[in-house]
Amino acid sequence: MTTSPPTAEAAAVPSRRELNKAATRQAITDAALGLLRAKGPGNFTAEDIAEAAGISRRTFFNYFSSTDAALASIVHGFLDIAIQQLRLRPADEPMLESAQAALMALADPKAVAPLAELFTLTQQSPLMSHTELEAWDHCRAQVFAVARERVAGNRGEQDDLYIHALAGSVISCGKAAMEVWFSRRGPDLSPASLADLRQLLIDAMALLGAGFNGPQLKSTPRSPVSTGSATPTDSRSS
Amino acid sequence: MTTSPPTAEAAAVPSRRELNKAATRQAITDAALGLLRAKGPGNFTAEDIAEAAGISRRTFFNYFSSTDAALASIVHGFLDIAIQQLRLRPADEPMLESAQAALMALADPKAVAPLAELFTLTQQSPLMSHTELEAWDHCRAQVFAVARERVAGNRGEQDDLYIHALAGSVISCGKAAMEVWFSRRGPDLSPASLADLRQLLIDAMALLGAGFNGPQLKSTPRSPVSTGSATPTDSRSS
DNA sequence: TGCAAACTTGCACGTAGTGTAAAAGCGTGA
DNA sequence: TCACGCTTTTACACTACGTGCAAGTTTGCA
Repeated sequence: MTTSPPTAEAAAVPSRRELNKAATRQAITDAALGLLRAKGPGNFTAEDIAEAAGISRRTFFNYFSSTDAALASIVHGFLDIAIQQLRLRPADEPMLESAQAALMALADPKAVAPLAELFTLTQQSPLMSHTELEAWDHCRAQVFAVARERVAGNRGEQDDLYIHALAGSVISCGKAAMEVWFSRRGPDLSPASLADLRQLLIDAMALLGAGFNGPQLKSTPRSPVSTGSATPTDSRSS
Repeated sequence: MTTSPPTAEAAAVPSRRELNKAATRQAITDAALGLLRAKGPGNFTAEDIAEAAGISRRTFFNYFSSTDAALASIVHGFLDIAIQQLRLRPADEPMLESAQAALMALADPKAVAPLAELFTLTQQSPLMSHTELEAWDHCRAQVFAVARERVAGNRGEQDDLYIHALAGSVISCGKAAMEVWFSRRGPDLSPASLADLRQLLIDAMALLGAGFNGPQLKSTPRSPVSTGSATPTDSRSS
C-alpha cells in the first residue's frame, strides 16, 4: 500500500504533505485561540502566533493573510458545516427548507463550541468585525452558488435578483439567530441552550418564509409554532 | 454678522473650524477617488492621498483609519441617505414599506453617481470588500435601531430575533438590488437605468414581503408587478 | 539513490497605523 | 489689537504588517 495512486479521487488518502499542512494549519489556529484566551483581542502579534505554533513568522503568512484571518478560520469552519449540509439537500426542495435543514447541523456542541468561545472572547471589542463579516459574506456566496445551480438553465437572467436577495436574506437570518442566541445564553452549550438555538434558527427561517408579517412573533421560545407545515422537521436525522 | 451665538442649534452656522474640517474631509475623498481613477485600486498609498489632498500623512489618519475607509466614506454617504429617509417615515408604517420608500431615494443620479463610479472602478478586484462590507453592516445597525424604536416598549425581548432578522434581510435585499443593477447596467445613469434600479429595489422588497415564494419572478424589468398586491400592504399590522 | 517539486525559513523592504510633542490656526474676551 | 486657551496640523519615531526573494529543507517519485 505505497500511497494509492492519485487516479481520480485524491481526497481518500491524504499524502504526508497534506497531513503536515493540515497539522500546521491546526497548530496556528490553536495557537491563535490560545493567545486570544491569554492576552485578549488585539494584544498579540502575528509573530506571537508563529512562535506559539512553532513556525516562523513568514510561514504564518503563508497560511493566513493576517492574525484576524487565523481566527476567522474558526468561523469559516463553522459555516462550512452548514454549506456542506446544504449541498446534500435534494435540488427540488424549496431553498428555505433546505436552508433550515442545513442550519440544524449548527446546533451541535462540536460545531458551535469553538465559535461560542471565539464570540465570547471577542464580544467586548469590535476587533473581529473585519474578517468575521467576510466569513459570513463568503458563506453567502456559497449559498448563492447553490441557489443558482438549482435554478440554472431556466433563464439565469431574470432570477438574478431572486437568487441574490434570497441568499443574502438566508444568511442574514441565520446570523440574526446566532446573534440572539449568543446574547441570550452566552457560552452556554447545555442541551436546553442548544434547543433554544435550534428553535431560533427555525423561527428565523419561518419569519423569512412568512415575509415578516406581524410585527412580532407570538411564540414563546419553546412553542412549536414555526415548523408546523413549512419545515421538514420530520426527518429524524438527530 | 459676527458669528451668531451657539445658543442651542449649533448646526445652523458652522464655525470656521467645522468648515475647514468638512473641506479637508472632502478633499481627502476627492483625492482618493482621483487616485483610484488614475492608478487603479491598490496602486496608491495613504501618503499619495495625503499629498494629493495637500495635507500630511498623519492628518490623513486623523480623518480616516485607512485608505479603504476614505473610499468607503462614499458608500457611507450613499447609505446614509436611505437611513435619513427611513427615519422620516411614520412609525406605524410597516417596516418593509418604510424600507421600500426610503430606498427610492437611492435611485437618484446625485446619490448613486459616486457609488456607481466607485463600484465600476473597484469591481475587478476584491480590494474593496473589507470596508465596504462594514459600511453595509453599519447601515444594517441603523435599520436595526429604527426597527427597535418602533417596537420599543412592547416587550423588547422576544422580538429581538424579529428585529435582527428583519434589519439584516432588508439590507441584504437592498444590496442584492444594487448588485444586480450594477451588473446589468454598469455605470449607466440614464433615466431608464434609474427606473430599472427603482424597479429592482421594489421587486427586492416585494420578494422579501412575499417570503420568497415562487422560485422565480415572472415580471419583466418594467412590468408594474411589484407593489400592487404582493407586498405586505395590509397596513393594520395584526 | 537521485532528481524535481513543494514547503519552510531568514532577510530586506515598503507601507500601515499610532504615540508624542512642538507648531500653526482659530475663538474669545480684555 | 493683542494675548490667552483650545483645537488642529505637522514632523518624527516606532512597532507591526504583508510580501518578494533566494536560499535551505522536506517530500514524492522513478
